[in-house]
Amino acid sequence: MIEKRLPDLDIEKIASSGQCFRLSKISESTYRIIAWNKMLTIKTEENQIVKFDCSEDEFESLWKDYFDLEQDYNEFISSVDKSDTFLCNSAQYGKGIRILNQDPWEMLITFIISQRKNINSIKKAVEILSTKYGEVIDEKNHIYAFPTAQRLATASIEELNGCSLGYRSRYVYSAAEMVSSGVMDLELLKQLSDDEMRNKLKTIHGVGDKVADCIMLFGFHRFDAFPKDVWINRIIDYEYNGVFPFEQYKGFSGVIQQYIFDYVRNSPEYDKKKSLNNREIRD
DNA sequence: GACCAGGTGTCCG
DNA sequence: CGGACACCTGGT
Repeated sequence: MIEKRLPDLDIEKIASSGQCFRLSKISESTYRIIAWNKMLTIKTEENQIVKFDCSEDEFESLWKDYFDLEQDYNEFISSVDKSDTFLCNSAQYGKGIRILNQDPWEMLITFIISQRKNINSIKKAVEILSTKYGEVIDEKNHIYAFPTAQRLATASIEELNGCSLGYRSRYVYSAAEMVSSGVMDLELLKQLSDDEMRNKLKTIHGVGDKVADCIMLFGFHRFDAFPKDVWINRIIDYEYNGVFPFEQYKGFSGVIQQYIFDYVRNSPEYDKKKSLNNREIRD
């Protein structure tokens, strides 16, 4: 058991920030994450004490990096333009969110699945895929790793249709095919610039701008990727008159995106309907 | 039963 | 290029 005082790690916020679909609450202030073929139970106690149920070795070699604990996120928060009230509120509210270092392959499939689905449906589909095709991690608790590309590529479209993927099953199948055959070498993508990486990812069926940016930000830790979903677009319209000052946040605009997303979706103090109504009026 | 949900591919001007 | 439309499926 590893115990640390981490004021800038808020597991609950990360769970609701939509970057990760295998992080779930299992009891009061206790979460379980399945990632990189491992399962970890995390309990947050008083005074920002976080307990990780793993060995020192595993913490140092895996989870420290997974939770991006070496990165100072306060620096990002304090870099926000003081005259931008909306963004200041978002960043303050987002304290504790970090960009996880997740498996690029898992992000590829997960965000292909995410299109036109809500978070619960995405989680459900990911669990079905893992249970059906993933390696056993913990037999007793029925915990399965995310399936490999090789394994998914051996599933038929018909089989995948039974995983509540809907029309996305053919996208998932062909992505698995591309990765397992080596046509798409995710390891090699790491050498590319952001634009090159985005273009390459978009050659995969079912990957457009938004999904590509999610894969880049959450799978490749490219902090300048700024996924624009419907929520973010409404905010850019409503709060910024259609122009967001990306240049001002070069090097960490993806982190800013997460703050905004979480604030707009989950903060009780921000009235979601404001931006929705505005959109209806304009249309 | 209609409508929508964290988009994308395709077709058409 | 930019706009319209279909697409699986599960939830109000």
